[in-house]
Order: sequence, then C-alpha cells, then structure tokens
Amino acid sequence: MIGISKYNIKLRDVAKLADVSVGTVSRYINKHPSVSKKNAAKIQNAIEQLGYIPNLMARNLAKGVSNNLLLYILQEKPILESTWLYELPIIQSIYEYIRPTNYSLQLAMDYLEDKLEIGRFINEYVNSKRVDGMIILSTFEIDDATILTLMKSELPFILLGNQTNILAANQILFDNYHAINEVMDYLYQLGHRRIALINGFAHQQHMIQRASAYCDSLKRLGLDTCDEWVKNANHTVDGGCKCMNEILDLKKQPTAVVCGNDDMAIGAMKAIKDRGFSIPGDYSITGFDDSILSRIAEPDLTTVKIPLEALANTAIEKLIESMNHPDMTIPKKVLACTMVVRSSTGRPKPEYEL
Amino acid sequence: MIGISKYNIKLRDVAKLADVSVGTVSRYINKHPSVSKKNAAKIQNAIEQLGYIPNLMARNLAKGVSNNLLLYILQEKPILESTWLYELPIIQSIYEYIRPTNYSLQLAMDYLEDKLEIGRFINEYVNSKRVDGMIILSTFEIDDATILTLMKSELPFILLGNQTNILAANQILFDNYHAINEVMDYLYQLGHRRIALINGFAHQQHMIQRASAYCDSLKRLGLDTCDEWVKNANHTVDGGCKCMNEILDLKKQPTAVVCGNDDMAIGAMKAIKDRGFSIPGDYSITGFDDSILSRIAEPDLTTVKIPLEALANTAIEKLIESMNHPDMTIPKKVLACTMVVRSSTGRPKPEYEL
DNA sequence: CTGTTAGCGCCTTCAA
DNA sequence: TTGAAGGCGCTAACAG
Repeated sequence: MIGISKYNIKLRDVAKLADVSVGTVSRYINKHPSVSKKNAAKIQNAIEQLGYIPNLMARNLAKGVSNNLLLYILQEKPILESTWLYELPIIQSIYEYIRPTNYSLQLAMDYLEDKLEIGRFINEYVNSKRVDGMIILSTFEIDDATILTLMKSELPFILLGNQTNILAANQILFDNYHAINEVMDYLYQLGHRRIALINGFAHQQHMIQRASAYCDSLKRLGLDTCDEWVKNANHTVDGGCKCMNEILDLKKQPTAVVCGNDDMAIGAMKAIKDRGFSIPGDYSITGFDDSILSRIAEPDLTTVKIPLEALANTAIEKLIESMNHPDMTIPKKVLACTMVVRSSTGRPKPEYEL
Repeated sequence: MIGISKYNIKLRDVAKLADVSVGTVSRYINKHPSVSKKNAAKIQNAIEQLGYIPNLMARNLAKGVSNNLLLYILQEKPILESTWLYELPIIQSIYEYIRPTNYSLQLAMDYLEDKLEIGRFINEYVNSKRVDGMIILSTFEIDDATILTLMKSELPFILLGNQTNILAANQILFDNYHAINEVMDYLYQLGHRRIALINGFAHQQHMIQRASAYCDSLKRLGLDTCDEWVKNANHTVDGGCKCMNEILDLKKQPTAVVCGNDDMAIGAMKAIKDRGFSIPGDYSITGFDDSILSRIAEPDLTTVKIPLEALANTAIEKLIESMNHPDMTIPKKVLACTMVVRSSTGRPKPEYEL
C-alpha cells in the first residue's frame, strides 16, 4: 500500500464514466436481470475502457462469502513419496474442477502428530470466514474433537479418503476392503494357498482395512493363518525389503505376498530376487496404488488402482453442492478400486499346489 | 449466509464486554504499543471469553492487503508423473515456509498451451487484489507479454525454475548446465569417449540447457559429435525406451547415454537389458532428478539431484522480503545441482577405451 | 428499471 | 492513551 503508483479503478469510476449509479453497475456486474440494455451497453463500455476488475475483498465482505475453498492435507512426517503420488492427482483434479468456477483454491498442510495444531487451525478457519468450504485429505484417523468442531460450525466440509465413526455422512471413500478381497480371490484362483501380507502402518486407515480384508479372506477361503506371515513396514521400498527378508528366513514359506503399497512390493521383489528366487515363479507379489513404480518394476507389478480423480471430483462436486444448499447433507460414498493384473503374479510351483 | 444459526463475534462485541472502544480493541489486536496494560488485560479477557477471531476479509479490505500468496503452476498436458515428483516437494516447502506466517497459500494451475488463459488469469489476479504476491512455477518459457503485465503491476512475483530474457531479476533457478557438464566430465574420466543423449522436450527450458551443456562438453572434451546419438523423447519411460532402441540399431554404438530425466533413463536401461546387454558393463546410463525411480532401478541410477527445497525456500523468502520492501528488486539466483553417483555408470569395455 | 444509502467488520486518523 | 468517526469497495434493500 506504500506508493500509490497505479490508481485502482473502482466501481464508482465506472459509474461516473457510464453516467449511471453505482447500484446499477453493481447489478450489471452481478448479472441482475433488471438492467436496461442501453445502460448495460454503456457500463460494459466503461468497464472495458477503464479495464475495471472488481476488488474481491470488498465484494466478499459485502456478500459475506470468501470465494475460497480449502484443501487441508494431513500427512505423516516426514512425508513419503508414495503419499505425494497419492496426493497430487487429487490436488490437480480438485483444481481442475474449481477452475471454471469463481472459487479459489487454498492449500494447507499439517502433520498428523500435531493434534493441537490441527484443532487450532480448524477453529481458526471456521471462525475467520476465510473459506466457504473445506476438503480434508488424510489417511489417518482424525480426532473426534476436530470433527465435532467442524460439525458445530456451519462450514461445509468433506473428508476425502478418510473415515470417521462419529459421523454418518460427509465422507468420500474408496473401497480398500473389496480391493484386497479381489486380490486374494485372484491369488486363490491361481492356486495359491499360502499367502503372506506386508502391510503398512498399523494405525493408518487404508492399511487397517486392507489387513482386515486379508484376514477375512483367509477365513473365507479356508486358508491357513500364520502370524509370521503378517508384517508391517513403513511404506517404503526398504521397509518392504526388510520384511520380505524376514519372511524368507522362515521355515514355512508362502507362495504369494500381498503388499500394502507398490513401494513395499518393489522392496519385497528386491529381497526375493537378491536371494536368487524368481517372480512370479517362486513368489507371486501384489502391490497397491498402481503408481509409476508398479509399471517400471521387473516384472511389472500386479496392483490395485485407486480412483483418485473420481474421488476428488466427487468430493469437490458434493462440497460445492452443499455450499449452495446449506441444509443438504452429503451422503457417505465409497468408490470401487480396480485390480490391475500384470506379470508379478502367476501360478505357484506344482509342489505347493493343493 | 442463510440461517444465522451461529452469531459471529465481532470487534464491537469484544469492545462492549471489555468496556472500551473498538479502536482500542483494534489497536490491541494489531499490537499497537499504545494500549494501557489495564485495558490490554480486559480486552484479552473479553477475547478469550467470547472466542473472538477477527474476520479476515474485513481486516484485509481495511488494510488493503489480501494476506494471500499465490503459487501458479504452468504445466504440460497431460501432466507427467515426473512433473508431479518435481512439483510436490516445492509446494510442500513453500507451505512449510508460509505456515508460521500470517499468509495463506493459494494454488492455481494452467496448461502451457492456453496462452490466452494464462494472460487473462494473470491480469485478473494482478487487478482483483486477491493476492499480495505470486510465485510462478513453470518449466517452459512464459510469454513476454505476460511477464510485462506482471512487471507493470505492483504485484511482487518470482519465476521459480523458469528463465526469461526480458527481465534481469525475479528468477530463482537451478543450474542444469553445470550439472550436465559435471556428468559429462565424470563419464569422460571413467573412460567414455562415445556419449549419446536422450533428452526431453526440445522446447522445455531445462532440457534446452541440458542439451547445450552436452554439446559444449563434447567440444570441450574433444569428443566426436554424432547426430544420431542425440534424441528427444517425451519424458516418459516408454519414450526413453524407444529412443534407446533407435540408438541400439545404429552401427556405431556409444558407450554411455546421458538422459534428460530418470524416467527416460529407466526406459533406456530397459531397452538395453531387453537386448541382453548389461549396465554398466556395456552401457553406462545417467538420469536427472534423483527421483524414487532412480533408487529402485536395477542397477540403481547415477543421476542429478535438483535442490527443490532450497529453490522453494529461496523463492518464498525473497518474495515475502520484496512484499515488505516494495522498492526492492529480487536478484536472479542460480542454485547448484548435485551429481549422485550410483551403479548405472562404470568404465567402458576395454575395446572402446582410447 | 434506477438512484440512494446503509451496511459488511475492521483499521486508522484526528482530536482530545 | 483513548474514543469517535470516516473510510476500505462493494452489495442489496428501499423508495421512487
């Protein structure tokens, strides 16, 4: 604000030039039907001549809106590359959707450990009127208190890929459970009867769902459970490698290993290859995410594709809808994943088959 | 704004409760020194009691600022995964820097092809006062007209990883040229005399710089130039694979291949392995980006690390600095990259050595 | 269909 | 150190 080098054109300048009142100009700009053609033309003329662009802050203050949407991302620290790969398509899809609207996209990130900070942040945003709606992207459970703050406020919000039990609505999710069921069925049909699991963080929502699908599938298919075949790694290649090595040290070997994400699957494959075994000859491996890693792996990886774009589009669409209809509730929605079969899975060796 | 279910506390409510004027409350909130201790305590009390949080839009309108920073990303369409991997660390670093400040981060993206849209967008942002500063992230050249609009406006801005010739300042860059020089020197020292290049888009700024470093290095080191050894791919694994296959079909073979990014390097490695050759035994390969791909490749890939965090930090730091000192110019800055030596490079076979 | 005017909630100058 | 009051630029009732 120091140095008023460039005078900013205001509504009243346009009104003066067009020789009408500010009210008429305002109505014209807001597409109010009651502006005569004659005046509309004069105003449009003046606007173009002056290069007038409305001051958003003034407009928003008067209207009581902010025209801002917030994407609030909660993530682990340090942030994993697999998380990036998950987030960016979502960010992009959301922006793509917003672009033709009048909304701006605001981005904020916090670390899951900082529960206090998250609560403070939400509270601040709920009260300072700086956004009209909020999408929360998190793969870990969010504090009930935070959700409650949100619910009590009138701010429309959506949990994206994040589940909460204290709320029946406002969640757009994808179906980890059925995805892993499908993977297990597929392995079973190939002839596998000994299936291990290298999963991710034990407290991460998606991983919890995947683990429970794995366990339920074993029962459903009448397969042996073996505690030593269930591992938790840290979502990285190295972590997957380490876990697979532990499994390879066991006396009783599985014939297939289901992994919680592609990174860990790559690590598992590495461990297997390092010991001179082959994939899928000796071990079948599956991942999750259908990331670029799964495509460049050798052999390329059977995995599960998450409908990230559809998730993002659904979320933002519903959010805007509920902003326009404040009384509307956003029903919970669960989108399906798709299994992508590639070369890392095959029939087990004959001696292992039933 | 429909349904005033929850009354929003305002400055005047605090003033009433604290039994002072709104002016005094405002001064207290803005940390103006001239507020008596007694009143300060009363006000603080009232604020806490009411849970008052200032309305940002009103404050900003009064102050003539927006408290918003814009990160404007221009990218190719469709967006490549290698671009994602490049952008997200930057986004994160920028947000990390902004978090403790009062600024909010706004995000916008456009496709490079839409030149008109980009110009319109910039113009809109420059005039609607919705942001106080802007970082433009693009790997492709930006229209002079767009830059000029920005220069003429009083809006502080920075080009991040993007060079323009019509401006001597406002650019935070990284040194592609020296990085490739270093790679070439390294290969030369290993004994390589026949070095090919699989580069990316011929019109992308970084790739242009890498190509020119490659050519200059050949001269500098007194090596043969061979047109057939210089290829342009589309930044993907498949593209790199295709180009490498073309090279492998040639009569005269290089002993090393420098690639414009890790993806293409992985593709090249794939082509080589598919023909039964070994890496680095028969061919040495280098990439660029130090992405996760380079670490999971087999063998893992010699590559170049771009200081993304430092770039982002420098950019946002300088931007905020120049927002506080409107007369300040942000000098151009070029950060160094680091070569990361791994196992995809080695001495060439004896028969090829000089 | 249009002009007038009172806000939107806060900041900041001016006098006291 | 404080209170009063006039903006910031735009919107939306209201009266005409």
